Amino acid sequence: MNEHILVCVAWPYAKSSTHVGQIVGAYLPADTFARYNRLAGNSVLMVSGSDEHGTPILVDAEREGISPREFVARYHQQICEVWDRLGMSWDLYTETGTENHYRITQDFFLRLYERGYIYKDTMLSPYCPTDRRFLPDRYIEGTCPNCGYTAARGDQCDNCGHTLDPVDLINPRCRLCGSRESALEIKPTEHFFLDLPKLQEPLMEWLSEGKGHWRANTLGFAMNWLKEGLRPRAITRDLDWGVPIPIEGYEDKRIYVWFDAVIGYFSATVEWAKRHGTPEAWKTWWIPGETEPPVKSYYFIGKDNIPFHAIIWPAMLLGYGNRNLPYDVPANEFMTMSGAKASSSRGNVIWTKDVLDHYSADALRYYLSVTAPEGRDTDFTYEELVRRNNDELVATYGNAVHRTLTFLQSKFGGVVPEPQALREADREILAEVDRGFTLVGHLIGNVHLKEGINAAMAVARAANRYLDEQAPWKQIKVDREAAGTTIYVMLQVLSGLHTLFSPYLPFSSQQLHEYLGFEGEAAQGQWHLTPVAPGTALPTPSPLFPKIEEPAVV
RNA sequence: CGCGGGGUGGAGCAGUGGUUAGCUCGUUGGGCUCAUAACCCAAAGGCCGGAGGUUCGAAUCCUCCCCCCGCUACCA
Repeated sequence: MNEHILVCVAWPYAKSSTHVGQIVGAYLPADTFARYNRLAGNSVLMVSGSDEHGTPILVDAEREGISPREFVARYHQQICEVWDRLGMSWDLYTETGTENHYRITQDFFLRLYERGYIYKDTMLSPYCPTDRRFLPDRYIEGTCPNCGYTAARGDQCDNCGHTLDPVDLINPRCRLCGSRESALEIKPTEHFFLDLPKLQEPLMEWLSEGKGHWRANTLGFAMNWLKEGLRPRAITRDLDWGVPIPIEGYEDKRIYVWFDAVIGYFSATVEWAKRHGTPEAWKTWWIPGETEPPVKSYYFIGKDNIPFHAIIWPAMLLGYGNRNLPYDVPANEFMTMSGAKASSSRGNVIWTKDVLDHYSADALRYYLSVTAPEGRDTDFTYEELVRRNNDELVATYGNAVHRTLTFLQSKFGGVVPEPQALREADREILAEVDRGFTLVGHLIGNVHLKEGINAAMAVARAANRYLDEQAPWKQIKVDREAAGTTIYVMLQVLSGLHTLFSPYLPFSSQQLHEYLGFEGEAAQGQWHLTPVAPGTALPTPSPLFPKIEEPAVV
């Protein structure tokens, strides 16, 4: 099969480093999916980048007394460091601050404007004369008319959960400078709106056909929005940080950060094409009919992002015309942190880099893969991470590898034995590995990643069972050749396992690749067992996964 | 309030009308001793959030209720 698979991953906001909730929700599943598809012989392009615009970044940068550009550069770098350590196999990880992205966003805006999907309107918006800035709802603070909480935000009260409008607040004030009610003004301001009602019909048509492979949460949510009826959405803001509006007379306004961020999927593809010296290559990925079968584009996101990827971005693409729409939007639920929602303001965020300071990338990748919130919320705890690592990764897969390789070293001098005619049990375990490739491939291909890694682990379990039944440590006392055949077969099984696990655990797969005497990159193989040749001298191995003795306090 | 998702043995999860509700871990007993006290076998352990209903048959479909998460369009 040679399919074109476009892997789009949510753009992290460049206001902090990434936390494990983001990793498990979007980045790790995307990377696993991309790695598998490359091995399966598909053409894969995986892109994302840092989302660098918007009011919160501007405000935080000002608070620190640095330019927003300096501010986002710092976090962009931190995010990129995590990608390296985690083993993200991006084809391109860029940022929304590039000239390329500005140009393409403006083109997108203009085309939608010219085609009548963007229109101008005047709205009333709160304005703080001290900061000389229009204020987003959540930058206004006051007393909640419902429960009396004194630090309710303009959009919602954190205490009672009521949805609010800034005009509802008692004693409203600017959160930035603390200006009081008397100082705040409500001023008219002109903005551009995406005319979503105009796109309601084509969206409904698109979502109504061939979406059987979508997850219940994503499709249900999107259909619900449509059934309620779409409303126009303002896509510009009174700001001086972001992509300028490509129309004269709006120099003091910018394009709304989320309008430009989703366009990043497209602009990143264009940037990738340019960088590869094939500036027209983006067309393959975005223009319908360029490939056969058609390109499948997947959007890996958390459930909070469903409206943007299942409604707004498709609407923008429909309005633009002649662009591929999402094939699937595999949205994950949330991973809570020791039972509590991940929230930087509440201080219970677990930063990815902190975990990676204490545990290997594959230990984290394994744990997140087997506990991913694919169908419901799940919970992250260090105790579980340690337990999964020790009781499953080390004890099952790692041990199958280590007991085989050390036996080979001690009894066969590290040289792969020449096998005798294969016995029934040998053929059966090798057939089990073959079935594993079919099954795991099928599961990953359908974005059932948690089931996929469990299926791979089942093969490792079968390998341990096979080894126990053959008991080469007994065989060798009576029939050295029989023991040699068992070890030969186990080495073939391990070769299969290192490929089966490679989408999930790239680092240890590479390590095992080398232990099995292979050269080059493990991930450049194919999605099948690569035989280990008899007579090959294998290097002395170390345990593939270290056992974690103490639950580290991070 | 409305809407979407979810509530399954001690823990984490799978299972959307049909044989004795599965899987991993943990627990208990046994085996093995190549292996990071790892591996293999067996057993115990669940009235599938609650109540009612449809059906020959319900974890699965319907109604009501309770609880958790998310969304509710100006957080991104």
